[in-house]
Amino acid sequence: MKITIQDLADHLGISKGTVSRALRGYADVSASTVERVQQAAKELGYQPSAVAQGIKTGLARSVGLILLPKSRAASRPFLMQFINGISTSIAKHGYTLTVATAQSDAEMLELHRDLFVQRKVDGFILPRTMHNDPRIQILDQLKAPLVLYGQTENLTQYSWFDINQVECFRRATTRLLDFGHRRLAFLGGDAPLFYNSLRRKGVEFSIREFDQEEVQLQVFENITTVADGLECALRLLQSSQPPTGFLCALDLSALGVIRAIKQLELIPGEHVSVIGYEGIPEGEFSEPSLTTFEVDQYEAGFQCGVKLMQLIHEKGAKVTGTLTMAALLERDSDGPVRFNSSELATFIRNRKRLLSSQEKLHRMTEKSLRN
Amino acid sequence: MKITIQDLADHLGISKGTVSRALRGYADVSASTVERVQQAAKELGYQPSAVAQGIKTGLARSVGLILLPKSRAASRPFLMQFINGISTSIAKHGYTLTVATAQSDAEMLELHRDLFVQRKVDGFILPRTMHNDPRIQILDQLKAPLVLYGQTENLTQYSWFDINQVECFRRATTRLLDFGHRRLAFLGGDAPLFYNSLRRKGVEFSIREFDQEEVQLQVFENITTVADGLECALRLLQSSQPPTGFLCALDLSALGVIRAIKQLELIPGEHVSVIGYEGIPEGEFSEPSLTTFEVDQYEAGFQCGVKLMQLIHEKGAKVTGTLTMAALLERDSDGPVRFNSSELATFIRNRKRLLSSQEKLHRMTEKSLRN
DNA sequence: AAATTATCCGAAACCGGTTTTGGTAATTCA
DNA sequence: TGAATTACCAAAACCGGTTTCGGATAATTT
Repeated sequence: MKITIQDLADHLGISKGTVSRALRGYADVSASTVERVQQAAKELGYQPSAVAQGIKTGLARSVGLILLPKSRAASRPFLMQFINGISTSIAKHGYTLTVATAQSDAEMLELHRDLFVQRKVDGFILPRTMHNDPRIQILDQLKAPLVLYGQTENLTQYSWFDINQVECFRRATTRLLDFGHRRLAFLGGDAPLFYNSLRRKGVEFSIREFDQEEVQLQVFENITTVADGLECALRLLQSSQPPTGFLCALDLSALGVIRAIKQLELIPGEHVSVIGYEGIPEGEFSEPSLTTFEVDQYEAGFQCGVKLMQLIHEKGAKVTGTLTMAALLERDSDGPVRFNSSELATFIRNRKRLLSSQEKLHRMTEKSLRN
Repeated sequence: MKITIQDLADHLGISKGTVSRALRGYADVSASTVERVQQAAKELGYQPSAVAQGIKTGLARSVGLILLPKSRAASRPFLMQFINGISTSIAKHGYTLTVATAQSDAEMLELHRDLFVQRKVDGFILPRTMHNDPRIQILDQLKAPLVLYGQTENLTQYSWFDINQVECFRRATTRLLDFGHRRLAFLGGDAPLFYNSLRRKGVEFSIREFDQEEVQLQVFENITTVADGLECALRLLQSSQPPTGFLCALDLSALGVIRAIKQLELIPGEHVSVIGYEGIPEGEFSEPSLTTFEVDQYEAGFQCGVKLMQLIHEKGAKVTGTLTMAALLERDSDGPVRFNSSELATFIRNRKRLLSSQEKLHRMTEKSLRN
C-alpha cells in the first residue's frame, strides 16, 4: 500500500540513492532525471517516511508542548490559538507539534525528558514559566533546544517571547490613578508562575512613580477563577476600607469582581472600577464590557515556533528574547472615581440597609407594569 | 551525548541484538542478562529512539488530531480537556498526540493525507464530524485507522464515540413542554456538522411524541456565538409571536439569549426559558445560571484514544461505537411558563412603552438612597 | 557415554531512508 | 589525438534500532 523509495527506484529503473539525491536537490543528478523522479513521485504519491528520514538526520521534525491541566475544570480558552500559532510557524519547516499532558509536576518533568531522549521531539516550547523553572534545568542537562513563553531568571541564556506585562499593569494602574482612584486592590493569579510577579511589579512601579502617599494597595494571590474573584471582591467591598479600583491579573477574576459589584447593587465602572488582562471573549459581552489587555495568543505561539526553528536549524544561532505590547481595550468597566473609599463604604452600608425597601419599590413597579 | 543501543552493548560487552531482545522481553535471553541490561540501561539513561524503532515496526507511535481554527476568535474552551483525555489514554501504549492546524478545508484534508503517508502518525481522531465527512473518504483510501468523535453516515464501518445528543435534546424539549411552553425556538449551531441535525432531531422527536397540535417550533442555524444568540433572540422576542422557550445547540448562544432576555427587562427562567448544551464554566456563573447538559470532554477524548489504540494494535479488531449520556444540570434559566406567546408579546410591548417611566422611577430611587 | 534437546547469544539481515564512494562515459582541454 | 575533467549514477555504507538465523555450550535424555 505505502510506497517506498525502493518501489519508486524500481519503477524508474534507477538506484534508490539517486532517487533520494534527486529529491533532496543534490547537484550531481541530471536535470532530466530530477524531472523524471519528481514526476513519478507525484504520480505514485510517494512521500518519504519521516521516521526513516529521522534516523539518519537525527531529527524527529516535531516540537513538544506539554500541558498541565491541573483541575478538570481548568479551561484554557486560548489554547487553540496558541497551538495554531505554533503549528503554523513550524509547518513551514515540515515540523509538527507533539502535545502531551501531565497530571503532576513530577510527571511533567519526566515527560520532557522522555520525549527528548526517545527522540520524539527536537525541542520544546515551555508555556507558563515558573520561578526557577525545573523544566529548564532538566532540558539544559539534555542540551535540548527550548523557547520560553514567558520570562524567568537568567533570561539571557534562553530564547523567549513574552508580553510586556510590567508595562501593561503599570499603564492600567496609572489609568486608575489618573481616574482619581486612591485605594486599589491587585488580584494576582497563580503565585508560582513568573507572570504573577511581573504583573504585580507593574502595579507597584506605577504607584511608586505616582508618589502620592495616600495611595493604598492591597495585594492578593491565587485568584484565578470567576468564583475566586467574586468571593475576594465581595469580602473586600464589604470591609471598612474597600478599594475603589481593582487590577486583576486575569480576566476571569475580573469578571468575578464585576459580578460582586453588581451583587452589591453597585455599578461597575461607576462606583467601582475593574481592569483585567488577557482579552477573553466573554469580556466583550459582559455587562459592563471589561476593560482589559488583549493578548494575541496566535502571535505568541507563532513567535515561539519561529524562535525554536532557529535554534534547531541554524547552527550557532544565538538565543533571542522578544517583548511585545498587548493592546489596551478601553471599555466600560472602569472610569473616573465617584466615591473615595470611605464614602464607598458608607454607600455600601446604606445600600444594604435600604435594600429591602428598594425591593419593595421594585415589586411595586413590576406590578404596575403588568397591569 | 545521547546514548544508543550500541553504546549500551559495548558497555556491557554484548551484542546490540541481545540488548534489544533483552529489553523487548524475548525468551531466549537469560534472566541474568536481562537484569544486567535493564540495570545498565537505567544507569546510563538509555531509552531507545522512537524514530529508529519506528522504521522497523512501521509505527510512529503517535496519533493525529487536526484542528480547524476557522476564525481567530474561535475559542474552544474544552480543547484542553479533550486533549488531556486522548493523551492520557494513549500514553499507556507509549503513544503521543500530534496536533496540527489547518486554515482551510482543503488544507485539512491534505494534512491528514500527508501526516499518514509520511508516517508521522499511525491513525487519527476526527472531531466535529460532518455530513459525508471528506476526511473519512481520504483516510479510507489510505486504510488509515480512525476514530470519530461524533456520528455520521455509515456508522457501522467506523469506531466512534458520541454523546446521545438526540436524547439530550428530546429530554430538554420535553422538559420545556412539561413546563407548559408551547412556542419554542431551536437555535442550531454549525449547519455542516453532523451534531446539528442530531440535536434538531431530538427536539422534533419530543414534539412529535407530545402530539399536541398547538406546539410550534421555529428553527435557526449557524447560531454559534454569544453575539449570534443575542441578535437572534432579540429579533424573535420582539416579533408578534415570540417563543417562550429557547433550545440552544450551544451554551454560548444560550448565554446570548439570556442576555437578550435581560436586555428586554425580562427575567430569564421566569418570563422566558432557555436551555443550553455543553456545560461551559460561564454557564454556572451567569445570572441566572444556565440549565444545560454537561459534556465530559475528558472522557470523550479518553474513549476516542482507547478505541484508536484497539484499532492500531489488536489485529482484526472490530470497530465499535459508543453512545453515552450527558448530565442535565437543572439550573435557573428555565421554569414553568408564565405567559403564553401572545401574552408575552403584549408584555414586551408594554414594557418597552413604560421603560422610560421606570427609568425615571429608578433614578428617583437612586437619589433617595444616596441621601 | 553418546545423542538429543534447551539455553543463550553473536552475527547478519532488514527497515527506509541519506550520504559517501567510486567508476564509467561524455566533454573539454592541451 | 590523448589526457584531464566533468557529469552522472550505481553501489555501498550508514543511521539505530528489531528480528531472524545459526552456532556454541550446557543440560537432558536414552
